[in-house]
Amino acid sequence: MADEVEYDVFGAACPSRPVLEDVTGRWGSLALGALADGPMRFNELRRRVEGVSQKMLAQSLQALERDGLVIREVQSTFPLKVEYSLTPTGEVLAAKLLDLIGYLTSSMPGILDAQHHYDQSRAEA
Amino acid sequence: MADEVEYDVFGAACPSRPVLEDVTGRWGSLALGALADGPMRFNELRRRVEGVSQKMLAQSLQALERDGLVIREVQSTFPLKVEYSLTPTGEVLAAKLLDLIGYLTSSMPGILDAQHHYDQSRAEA
DNA sequence: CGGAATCCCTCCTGATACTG
DNA sequence: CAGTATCAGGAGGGATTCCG
Repeated sequence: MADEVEYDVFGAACPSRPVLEDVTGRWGSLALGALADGPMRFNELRRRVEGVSQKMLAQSLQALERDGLVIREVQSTFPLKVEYSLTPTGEVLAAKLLDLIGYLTSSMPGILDAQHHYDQSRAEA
Repeated sequence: MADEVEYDVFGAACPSRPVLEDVTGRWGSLALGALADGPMRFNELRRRVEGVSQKMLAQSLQALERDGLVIREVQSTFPLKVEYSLTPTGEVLAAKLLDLIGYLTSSMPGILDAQHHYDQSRAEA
């Protein structure tokens, strides 16, 4: 009960910053969101998160695993089988992320309209 | 009522992807979160979001403005005064973002611990 | 004050190929 | 299948300078 609001993401050197980037980053956010549907294998994730390369997916998953948000379980059979799943903390973050994403996609019509107007008025200049 | 779940962020070419990056990106997310406290001027934001350069802040704000999430109001006095504020959609997204960030910072103790263990076991290899 | 423009460099990113 | 290694490119991002 000593540590109240100890971590401020607005602070330059706050350790929460890199974690936030792992969670909200380009591929990290999508990987986290995809895993909310349940455990998944590597190539399964790769197919779900369209456009991601093996390299970036592996890299993002490692970051999330290091942050204690994702669990990686290896079965040393042949062919190799690796399953990724969410930790309790990871599940909560994924849910909040999907909530945000859901609202964003539902707002897309208005957003596309705004973009159109913005580009329009800039084209005149 | 025709368009149900039309925008899927997991799709490679979905127009929601770049918007998600604007919102959750390194500086965009912090700018959005900062503006949830109320309208702010440029250098005010610059101080709040520690570590951001003028260039990146201006760039992030422009992206958010283009997406219709942030409003930019100029007063052509001297010295120049520019105020940034959130649109209704921007406010909702900012709230969801702060919710996520709040949970993340509150989870930092456990996360730092996980990172420590991860690094530890990798050092042995 | 609030940017835009320029320079410059890092590191992110994506093919390709190879390993367990 | 699930990665790692390597390499080349292109964007991301900082410092500085200049304009309204």
